[in-house]
Amino acid sequence: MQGRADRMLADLKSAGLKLTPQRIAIVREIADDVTHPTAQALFERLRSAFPTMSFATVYNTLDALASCGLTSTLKLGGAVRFDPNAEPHHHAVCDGCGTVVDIEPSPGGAITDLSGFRVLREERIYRGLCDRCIS
Amino acid sequence: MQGRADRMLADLKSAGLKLTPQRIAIVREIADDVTHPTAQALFERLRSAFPTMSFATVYNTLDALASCGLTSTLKLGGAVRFDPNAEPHHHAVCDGCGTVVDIEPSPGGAITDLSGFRVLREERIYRGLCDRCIS
DNA sequence: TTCCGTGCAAAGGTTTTGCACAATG
DNA sequence: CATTGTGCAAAACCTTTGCACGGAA
Repeated sequence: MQGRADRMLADLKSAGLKLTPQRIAIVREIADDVTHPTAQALFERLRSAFPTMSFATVYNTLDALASCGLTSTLKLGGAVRFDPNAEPHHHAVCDGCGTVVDIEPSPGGAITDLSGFRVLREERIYRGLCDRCIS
Repeated sequence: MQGRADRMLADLKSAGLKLTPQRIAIVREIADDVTHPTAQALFERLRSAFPTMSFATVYNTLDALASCGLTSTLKLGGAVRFDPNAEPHHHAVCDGCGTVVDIEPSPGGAITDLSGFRVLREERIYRGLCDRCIS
């Protein structure tokens, strides 16, 4: 899909953010990437095209995209990952290779096996505000 | 409850692990602690009683307890936390103050409000093995 | 004595920050 | 032109590891 990257770029622009070559490259890189690359991985991928790019730019772009609601930020295992899917959904992490795949929210409830992935543990994190911080 | 710490110590002993003063102190400290302290916080709390204690000991003890199934290890936001509850359960994290509280697994399904905690997002992480790593 | 745990320190990896320069709108 | 983003570097943060010393079984 070419449309996804273009739509994200249009959204970026309409949010008042500048379209720099680096951001365009990052958006194109992640728009259709389902592997949730880490900042590290993205940096290495982009270094060939932009030898001058720095880590700071990757993190800045990550924050910029997330603040527009275009992507979400995933913290798994002490590494920040891009998630081009801003819709609420869940993730499956492989204990063996660390691969992260998307899981569509199922209304049914417990998921025990999905497309070859064998679920061993389920971990839910509810994020919100505690009673003291609501005020 | 005094019994919890004692039971954990007995379990530790029967698992073939030594009961050192540091471990006893750590177990007593976390046995009834529902705040899921980080390694950092634990270290600071114990430093007054054990001025010579090091981070390595905190992490070693964490691993030792977890390998006996007495506690579980929680990685949230890039920090390792003790969780004295080894039973499967979930967690709620406050966006405001970072407090982590336990959530009992409810068979009903979606939780939107619980004892004053206002849930804004739910994040599920399924851990297991992908199809390529099963073999 | 033999093993296990501790303490210290250093390394490792990842994320964050400050500032000058450059590019965009 | 004014604002925003980039690049570089350093720092900060947390976790992990190696090794020698000390204590327990």
